[in-house]
Amino acid sequence: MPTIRDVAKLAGVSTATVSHVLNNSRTVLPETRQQVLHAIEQLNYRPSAIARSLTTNVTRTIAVLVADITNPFFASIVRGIEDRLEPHGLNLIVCNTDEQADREARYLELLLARRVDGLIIAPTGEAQTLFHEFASHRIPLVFIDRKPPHPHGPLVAVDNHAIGYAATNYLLRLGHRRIAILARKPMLSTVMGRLGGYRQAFIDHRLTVDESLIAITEHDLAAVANSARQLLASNQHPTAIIATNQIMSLGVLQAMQDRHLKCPDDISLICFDDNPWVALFTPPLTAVRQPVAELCDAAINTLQQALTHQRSKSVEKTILPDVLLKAELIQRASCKSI
Amino acid sequence: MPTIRDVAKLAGVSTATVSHVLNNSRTVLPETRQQVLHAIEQLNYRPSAIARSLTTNVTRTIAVLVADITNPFFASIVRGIEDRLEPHGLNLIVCNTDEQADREARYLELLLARRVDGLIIAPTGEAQTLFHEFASHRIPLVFIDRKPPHPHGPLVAVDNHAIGYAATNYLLRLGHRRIAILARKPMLSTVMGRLGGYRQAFIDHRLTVDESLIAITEHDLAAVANSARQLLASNQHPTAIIATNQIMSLGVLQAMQDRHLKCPDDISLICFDDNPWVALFTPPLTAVRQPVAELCDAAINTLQQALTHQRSKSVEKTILPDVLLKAELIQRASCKSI
DNA sequence: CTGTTAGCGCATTCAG
DNA sequence: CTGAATGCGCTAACAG
Repeated sequence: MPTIRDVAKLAGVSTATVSHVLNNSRTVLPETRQQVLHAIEQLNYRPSAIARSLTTNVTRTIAVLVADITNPFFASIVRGIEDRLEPHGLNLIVCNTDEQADREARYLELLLARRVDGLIIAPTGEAQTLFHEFASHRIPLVFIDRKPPHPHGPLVAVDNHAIGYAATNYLLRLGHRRIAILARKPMLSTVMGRLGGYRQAFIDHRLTVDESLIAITEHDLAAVANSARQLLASNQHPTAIIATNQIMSLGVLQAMQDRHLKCPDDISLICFDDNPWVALFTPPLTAVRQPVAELCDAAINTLQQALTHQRSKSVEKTILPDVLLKAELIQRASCKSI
Repeated sequence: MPTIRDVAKLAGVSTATVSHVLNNSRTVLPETRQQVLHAIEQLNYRPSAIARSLTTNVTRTIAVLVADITNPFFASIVRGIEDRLEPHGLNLIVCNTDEQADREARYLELLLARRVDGLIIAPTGEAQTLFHEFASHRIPLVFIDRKPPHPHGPLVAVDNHAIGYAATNYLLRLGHRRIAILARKPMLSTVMGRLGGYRQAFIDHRLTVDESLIAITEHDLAAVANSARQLLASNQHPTAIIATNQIMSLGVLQAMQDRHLKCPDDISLICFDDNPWVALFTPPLTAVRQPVAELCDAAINTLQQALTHQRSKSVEKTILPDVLLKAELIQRASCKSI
């Protein structure tokens, strides 16, 4: 590949001049500019982003780490972020942590070596000492959806407590009392919020929650389905279920299919998250919709703030505020009153 | 961030030695190695991938371009590729082309500047002169799922003709005659294959295809639903539909929901592609499953071949063979015989 | 077994 | 308005 020197030689100017027409960084005589441009075209020259990064200390790439890009919720987030980065000519490195802290750590290490400009991450939730490393090198970290034990950056997420409350309250008002809820690791910030809302709703209705209806399961379809089958098998089985993420939703649906239980006659169901298939079910499923576009906007926005702030070299670390958005309960036909 | 020189100084050795313990590239006295390692740890040193790339001319990053990461089929592909790259410490740049040739072009330009080591791409299908640029710089290009007009690299995909034939034939054998098929741009290699198989099946049954049942629509849910509604509204409406991708499937389902048509009593349906939701529908939907894991294996495999071949500096360009895998028709309950 | 040095491709002083 | 020279952090000869 041709280098800036080849261009300079062909155009009969110095490399400095080429660099400056490339970056519009100082005034160049229109005539010489043309010569440079012509040489560039002729050689099919493309500046090396690598070399540029080495000198400028800026890579123009940001990374996004998610648990599973196969989950439509995260896929939408990745897509949303990507959409907002492309116009700026920024590149996106996508990392799938698969909910494994060690894989997350390996990626963080890799991204540190790559000198990415910033990070948007839905963390596994395990403590991660490497986050500190980013912070100390002043590489902006924005947490999305979830928050680790010791966050070194702002969180952009939905008010999980509120939506957990809303979903439970909705079911409670429909007359349900035995409401099961399926979730993963209770330490996860999302789960804590949703479960907290669930509990609060019972409290506000002056009811006690039946702990046996809070099912904590592995993040694995078969395991969830199993768990759901057990729930449904008990003679005092729940009349409603809240599935707190896609895997949970699929697992419940699977279990219901196996047991030939129908929605909403046999059981009422609320799914996290909304996606195109959910609305086309018979019956259309009541679901929680998270405002993905807004989440992405907020994430990019706070990331950009952090970046500009960092560049201003002010030594004081300004703590950027968390952003909490509202999720929405889309009422369709999978819940009935009893 | 500390540099290799800081490490060398602290360890009391030359940068060369540090580099060599880092890369195991020559024998180092265990003692000095320990000193170096210790210095590295103490400084929290991380080699700059940027600087390394500049000298070695290798970035250890590959890019994947897809139309829409929100489509579970592409999401699985991205995930599959990512999974297979991570163990090698390779980074993945993900690009969403959104089926737009210009966006594709902008990305190709960006990736060229980034000096990525290789590319796996599901092209928009428009002619793209930039592909040639990759080829001429000997940057391996592997096409996945689809093929552009002038491919500059091997294709890894499913035998679309065969699966189009299989789906149509299945319906034909069930007694259907008015079989509609929904697809995007007929120039797309996937569509050409699937449509070709569809036609061939009719021919083999000594039937003529009703061209009005081949619906070409935009890649947009509303447009597809519209198209499907029209199909369903005609008094001679089809008894079966083949939806050739996720959007088409959603559109048909949407239209059927709007018209209160039931599957399979009112109409039989075959969906591309399979995904967890499809099997949980009532009734479970018959669908075409593409072997995503195998596609990813093949893509990575041929990419790696190209990479090693390229490094062997042999001037002759070996043309790597296309890989054609078999898709599978998963018979569930959305088709009935008439 | 280890050190010195040149250079990868660019941006950026500092002179002119 | 332009050019020469320096250095970003690292690897790779080449010496020793």
